[in-house]
Amino acid sequence: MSLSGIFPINRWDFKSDSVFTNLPEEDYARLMQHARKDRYKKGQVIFREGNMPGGIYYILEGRVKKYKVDNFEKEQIIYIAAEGELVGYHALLSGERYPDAAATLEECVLLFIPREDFMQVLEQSGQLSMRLLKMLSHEFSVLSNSISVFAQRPVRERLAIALIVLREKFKKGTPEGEDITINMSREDLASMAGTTRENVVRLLRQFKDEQLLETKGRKIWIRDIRKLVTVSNYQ
Amino acid sequence: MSLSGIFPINRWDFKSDSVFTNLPEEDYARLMQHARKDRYKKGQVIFREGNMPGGIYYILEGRVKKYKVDNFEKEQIIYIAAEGELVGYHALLSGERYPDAAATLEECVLLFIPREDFMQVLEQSGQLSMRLLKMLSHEFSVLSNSISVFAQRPVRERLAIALIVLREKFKKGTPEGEDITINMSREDLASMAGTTRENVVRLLRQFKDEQLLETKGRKIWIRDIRKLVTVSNYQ
DNA sequence: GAACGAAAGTGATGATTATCAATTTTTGGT
DNA sequence: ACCAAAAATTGATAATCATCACTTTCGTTC
Repeated sequence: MSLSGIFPINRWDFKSDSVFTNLPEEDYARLMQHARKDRYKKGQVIFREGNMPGGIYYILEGRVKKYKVDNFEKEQIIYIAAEGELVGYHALLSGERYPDAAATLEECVLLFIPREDFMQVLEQSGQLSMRLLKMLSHEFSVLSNSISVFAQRPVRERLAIALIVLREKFKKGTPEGEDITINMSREDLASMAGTTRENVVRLLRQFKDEQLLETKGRKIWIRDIRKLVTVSNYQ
Repeated sequence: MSLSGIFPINRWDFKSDSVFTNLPEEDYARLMQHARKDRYKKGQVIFREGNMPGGIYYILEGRVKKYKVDNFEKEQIIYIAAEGELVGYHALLSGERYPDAAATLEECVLLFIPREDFMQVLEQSGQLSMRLLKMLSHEFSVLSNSISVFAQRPVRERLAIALIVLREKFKKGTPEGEDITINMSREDLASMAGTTRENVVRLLRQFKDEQLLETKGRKIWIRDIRKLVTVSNYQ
């Protein structure tokens, strides 16, 4: 079952259709000059809020959460980035410290590009800066949506939206035709929907009773995406 | 009483220290070539979500709200822009429709710069695109903050934050030394704090009883910004 | 495959917040 | 200054949500 036509997934996805593809040969070469490929373990922190950025990360494999931790230790997931997306470039561009933290949701392979190389290419390449402008302004619309939903909609709807978005995020790696498995802790689900672990559990039970999904352990399979979209009350 | 040291206001302000100041003469001239200065009445809509952008707006006078209306007609204010700030450029940059709407909070004077002129300068001027990148990535951090607060913090704290931010926004136009008057409908305050009008009223009463502020009609004067920061529980 | 720690799930309860139905006050236009 | 309409305010009530205390299940590791 496809989402197209029933849910505007692009409003929830940064979808940086790879900032680096088809860059001028020279720019690309310079970016990759000192790039370093690293393997990250599940749950490993990539960077923390408040640190100075040393470069940017490009996701080659796996999924990454971007999140903020408030002064009550509560974690809020801002965005889930997947294969092909850039992470950690906002701080470089704004010249500020990291505004949020990033950690892997599973084993990941990341490409690290040092600050100097990235900034140098940026200053020379009109292409790259135009793409980043496009990407950032799209991201703005995604975050605006989130604000509106978090501020105005009840938890049940927010969790429904989170599940719809996650289903897309977990598509990659699932063989065509097979069911998409959402594999994420209840804790992370809660901090994505902006609620508590217990509430997520209770709502998932409701959704199960309404035959919208099935669960086994932490794993979730969406069974009726259309009804879930209805529950989300979004658009 | 200054905020510096007690509240990180820059995390709530786009503060585009005028994107246009000190641009190369030629770029500036081209931007202004067909620019049009218009007066807007209080409450007038500048653009609506979903429309195609025709250009960008630069605020010469007054304050503007950027907001989203969900499919239950509920309005959520994403940001309050003041004198010297740009409005409506995200859609131009992303090549999409307006992701949100904008309306004046009071009588305003706006400078409209047509799409073509803006895009042309953007493609030629490394300066302008670098400044926009910086601005957009800072905006990202502001919106991330909002998400975290809306998703995790109770209404009382959210309203406290809104009031602190508004006090800064309404600084301009207040003679030095005089008290800053926040002048905004309860309805707008509610959609800024992500709650209902009635709740705003009740919380304002609490704040009055706690001698944090005074009100008269719709007008609000913060009397104890330090305590209000404490109430906000932010940082 | 037993055993332990971590994560998921449940239930009771109280706090927070929205909704509805009023009344009172303010504001803008004459 | 007066009037009507709009906005602000209040109170009662119900819905939503967080918290706490606990049990059960899962998933490693030996």
